Amino acid sequence: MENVLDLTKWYKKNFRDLPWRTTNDPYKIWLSEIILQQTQVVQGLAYYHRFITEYPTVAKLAEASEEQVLRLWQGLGYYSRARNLHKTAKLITNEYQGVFPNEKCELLKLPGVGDYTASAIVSFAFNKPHPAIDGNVFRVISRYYDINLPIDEPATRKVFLEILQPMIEQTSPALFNNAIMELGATLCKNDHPNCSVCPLYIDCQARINETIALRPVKNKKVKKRNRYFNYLLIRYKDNIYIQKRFGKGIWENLFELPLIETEAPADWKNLSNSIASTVSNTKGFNLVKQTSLKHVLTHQTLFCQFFEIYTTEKPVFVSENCLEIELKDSTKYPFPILISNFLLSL
DNA sequence: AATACGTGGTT
DNA sequence: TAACCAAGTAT
Repeated sequence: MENVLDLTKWYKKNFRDLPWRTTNDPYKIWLSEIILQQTQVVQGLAYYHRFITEYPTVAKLAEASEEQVLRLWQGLGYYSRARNLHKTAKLITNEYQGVFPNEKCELLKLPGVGDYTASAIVSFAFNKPHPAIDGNVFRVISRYYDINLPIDEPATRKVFLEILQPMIEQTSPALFNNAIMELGATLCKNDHPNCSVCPLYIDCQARINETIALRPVKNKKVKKRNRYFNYLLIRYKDNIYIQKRFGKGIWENLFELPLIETEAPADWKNLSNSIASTVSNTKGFNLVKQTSLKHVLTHQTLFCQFFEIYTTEKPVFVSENCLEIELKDSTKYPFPILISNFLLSL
């Protein structure tokens, strides 16, 4: 690229003052990069502040329980990031003497750290020349050179790396990675790019060819499936009952209400058998309210019903994994945002 | 290689 | 409004 200097000059004048940009602390940079995976700055910023306040060092994060980490992560989504964050904090504290590796190949061994994040950390914390290729960079480069390769094919990354490597070696690696990502995030946006003030305007091939809106190219389309979740909110005195999700799939290790999943929409009557096999004493159950909510995830649409049940007899659960808590204590546990919002609405 | 994994915002 | 997008990683 002939315009690397224009790009970095533009960045120095126009960068957003973000907290992880004014530090060389690998812990803070790693934390910010995990939070920002598939997440915009506006959404992640508050979480970053909360995590740094609660866990100022990697050792403090390692001391926490996974449940506490998930609770602080609640609402941010992609919860494997929080589970891996905690795993890596323990790993760094216990196996790496509390010191983050300063080589990309070592960082790649950490849970939750992939090619992008490893490159981001070594460049921002140690100023090493590894291009951090995220969605922004794919977009900027695919437009600047008018590349029609699908960016969601893993093989394409290599082509972009070969373009970016000589560029990052012309300048300061941290500055370069910050600049090109910032350009993608603030000017070279997917919709309504602000080309008129872009430092790369003159030589941008997609602008010249009028293919801006066609770049970058993506091939894959996500397929969604429908699921039907029937949640039991059983209220006994001031208490409710929750359980932890386990195994693979959505919301692993988060809490939820006792769940009956069905193949199709269900109502109170045709759930009675399933409820009876969940709780052994349902005689005094009094259905007071029923709430329906649709919750859309990337790969599935959840049609959720909440059955609010009052009982004067302590419910006896068939399986042992139900936890009895006071409703007012529900804020202490990590829930999917759907459940959290529902409980807060009571 | 293909698919799953959250949530909030926009068109 | 269904589809797409946003600082990706793991399997």
